[in-house]
Amino acid sequence: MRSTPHAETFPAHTPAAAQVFTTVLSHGPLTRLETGRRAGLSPAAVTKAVRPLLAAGYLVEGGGPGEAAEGEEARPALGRPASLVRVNGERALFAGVKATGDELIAVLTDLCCRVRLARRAPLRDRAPGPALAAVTGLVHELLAHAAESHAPVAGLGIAVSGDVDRAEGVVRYSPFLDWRDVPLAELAATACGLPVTVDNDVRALTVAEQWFGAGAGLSDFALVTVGAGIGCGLVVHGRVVAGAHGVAGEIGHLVVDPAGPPCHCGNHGCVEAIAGDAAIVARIREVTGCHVVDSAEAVALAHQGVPGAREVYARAGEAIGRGIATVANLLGPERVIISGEGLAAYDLFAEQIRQAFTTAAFGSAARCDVQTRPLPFEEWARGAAAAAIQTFITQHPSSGKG
Amino acid sequence: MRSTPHAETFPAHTPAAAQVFTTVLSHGPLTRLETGRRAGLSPAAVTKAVRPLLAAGYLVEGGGPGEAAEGEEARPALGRPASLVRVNGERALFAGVKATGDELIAVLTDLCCRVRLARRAPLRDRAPGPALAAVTGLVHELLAHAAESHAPVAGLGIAVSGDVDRAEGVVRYSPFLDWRDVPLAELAATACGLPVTVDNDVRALTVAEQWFGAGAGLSDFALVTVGAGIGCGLVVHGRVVAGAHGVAGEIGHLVVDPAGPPCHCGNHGCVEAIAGDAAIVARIREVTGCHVVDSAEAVALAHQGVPGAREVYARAGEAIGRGIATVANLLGPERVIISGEGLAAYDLFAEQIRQAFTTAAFGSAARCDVQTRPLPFEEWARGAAAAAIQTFITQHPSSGKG
DNA sequence: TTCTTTTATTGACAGTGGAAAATAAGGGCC
DNA sequence: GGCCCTTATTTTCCACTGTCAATAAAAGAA
Repeated sequence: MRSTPHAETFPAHTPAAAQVFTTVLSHGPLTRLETGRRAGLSPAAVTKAVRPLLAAGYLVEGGGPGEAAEGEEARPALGRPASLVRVNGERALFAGVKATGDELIAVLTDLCCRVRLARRAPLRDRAPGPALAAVTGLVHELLAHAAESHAPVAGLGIAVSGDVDRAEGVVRYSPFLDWRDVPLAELAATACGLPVTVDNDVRALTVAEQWFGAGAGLSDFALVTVGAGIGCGLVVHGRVVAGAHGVAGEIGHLVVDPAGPPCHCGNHGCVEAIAGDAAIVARIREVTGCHVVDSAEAVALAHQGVPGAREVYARAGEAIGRGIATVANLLGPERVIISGEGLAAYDLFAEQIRQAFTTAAFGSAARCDVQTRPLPFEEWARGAAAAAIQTFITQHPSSGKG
Repeated sequence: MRSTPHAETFPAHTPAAAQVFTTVLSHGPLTRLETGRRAGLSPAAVTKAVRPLLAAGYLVEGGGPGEAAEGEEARPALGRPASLVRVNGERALFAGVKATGDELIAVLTDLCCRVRLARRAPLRDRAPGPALAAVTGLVHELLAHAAESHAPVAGLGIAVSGDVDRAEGVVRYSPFLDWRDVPLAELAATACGLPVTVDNDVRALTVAEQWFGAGAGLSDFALVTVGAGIGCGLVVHGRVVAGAHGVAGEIGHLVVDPAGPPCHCGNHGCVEAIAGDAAIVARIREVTGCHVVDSAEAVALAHQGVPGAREVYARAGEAIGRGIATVANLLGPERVIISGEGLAAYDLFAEQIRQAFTTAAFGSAARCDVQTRPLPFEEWARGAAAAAIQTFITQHPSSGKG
């Protein structure tokens, strides 16, 4: 994070106000009373926190769509009717960009992190300068679109894989981009004229899940991404784990089978060396003799029932399941969310993941709830936007709570 | 934890006071200024927090032994000399008991968790009733000794392996004791007339390390215990990880080698099935043909250079190192502390642990500082006392910070 | 002695969030 | 319609925390 030009300010003067806002943000329309209960505050405190937020337009009264539709909580019909408070998504927009080694994906979201617009662009030159120019170009496209609405764009998030120091806004080391110590937040803030948050891609996705997804309200959960790499974001004690040295959640290089295939990290039988896209494709090529070039083809082959292909996926599923069980054994999260591009093949893994998990989870660690959810292509960029939203909300009051 | 008879009260009325006290407790004699810096408070706040603690005798002024001995911080010789504040260990005593399946170990410590007295007693009947009686007996021995000093005994901690709900003071399930849902804190409080804290043994040891040991001041570290079992306590974001289902840090059942020996947990090649005491002894018996019955003999054999024995330890070291690397990869702790009875054999596996760790740690996770420290036999009981001290200090103000 | 420098303390003060009481807003009931 | 009951929200104090800026204290140096 960096300070910035023409910043939109967020009137959460007190910790309680930020607390209230994030509670309403994560848990949809709520009554003030309920908000207080969830945030551990008195109703009076909620009223006081809500007022300036209403005045500034960040919150609005009256339930959103689907308010009375769900008859879930049969309205008490007795006593003064509650008035619902919800976040006004229209109030501000955010841009999120995910940079991979060869592509940029950008989204424009509202304050509720709903995607308004998504764009992709190839990244032809990954050196910091040209990459920054490409990001800036893409962001300007988003800004042009945003200008049509009345909502200001209040922040830009950039997600990059590797070792990222979010607090300083510096990319310490990103293997795919081949960057070292790039002060990306500062550069991008200058180039785009927006407050910029830079974070590791998996952590950003975890933030999105924690605030807007299946992790909402949980103080301990893990997010596992399956795709080109196998990643893992962890939330412990309500905060995303960053690791003392900037690295955490490296589930991809857990060794699952010392007798397994070699991995680029130098070991054998890492989860990624068995269940990463490249590993699966290579292995399927080897087993079936078919010349598959990407995972789509590999999945197709398995679905067609080509001999041996399913087994490759089964083995991958087992590796993933074991990795998840390891996380569960160590941290005892309430829930594990499996996501990622690799989920296209989920029907090929699911059974093995679940089984390997159940077998390897020790004792009540097995009670952990394992969920899957699809990962649209723009999800990584949405994670970046979520990080920007988080910065926007928590920046001004010196607090740092997630 | 349970409320209690004739409780000694601790005058930490405000969060800041508890913060100040624990800072001084963990970091030895400190000036008020320095205390404020570390605790993130203004000097004024420190002065105000310190006063009632001094008045009540929990803190005293003037450095302890070794005050000026260390010339570390060359005294400025200019300006008003700082006056050091430290915890008065004599002010209160605590009892700690560790219960294994066949033995009780008890210690009496002072407020700084220094062991005053240690006692062991066999546990002949592990049913809750008789075990409680045995604990009570042992505690009364400690109390008798404590009566000779003027310090009151302000709490009792009991450490038990398995699933323990510290907040409720209930042992949910302890395999070694074969207990289920025993409200131990309440029972022991009644029987001993002391406030009782019950916690999982590894977590208690972790607390001791966090406040009084090599983890002092670190917000992220792991403690690995090597012995009959292989355990792991985790501190993330400055708090001990408890897990949503009461289980966390189960490093002992990480599968290190699917082709390895069977484990009682049902899997093959768990760390514990390779590096636990029983596994090592069994394997050494198998390899050498010698009839060894305990780890002392096994260690002796390896030291004598009996063929094959060293290799068993080497393999154990590798398994442990891999387990530690897994923790480092997932959480990125600042430090890992290896401890345990198994350290008697440390020279036999040190090299392999270090090597396996370095090999399996991914990227900068390898920068994690791996330390070893001996574990005196009464250390587990001391952990229980540390838990009691923690309860004592943090109970009254409704906070729950570790 | 007086000055300088650093540490500790004091007292005024600005916010925070809580408790309790007051108020608002329905639906039923008579 | 008026009154009562219930629950939600708001108001009105108010206690309390920790900060700020000023001041005292405790040396050594000049």
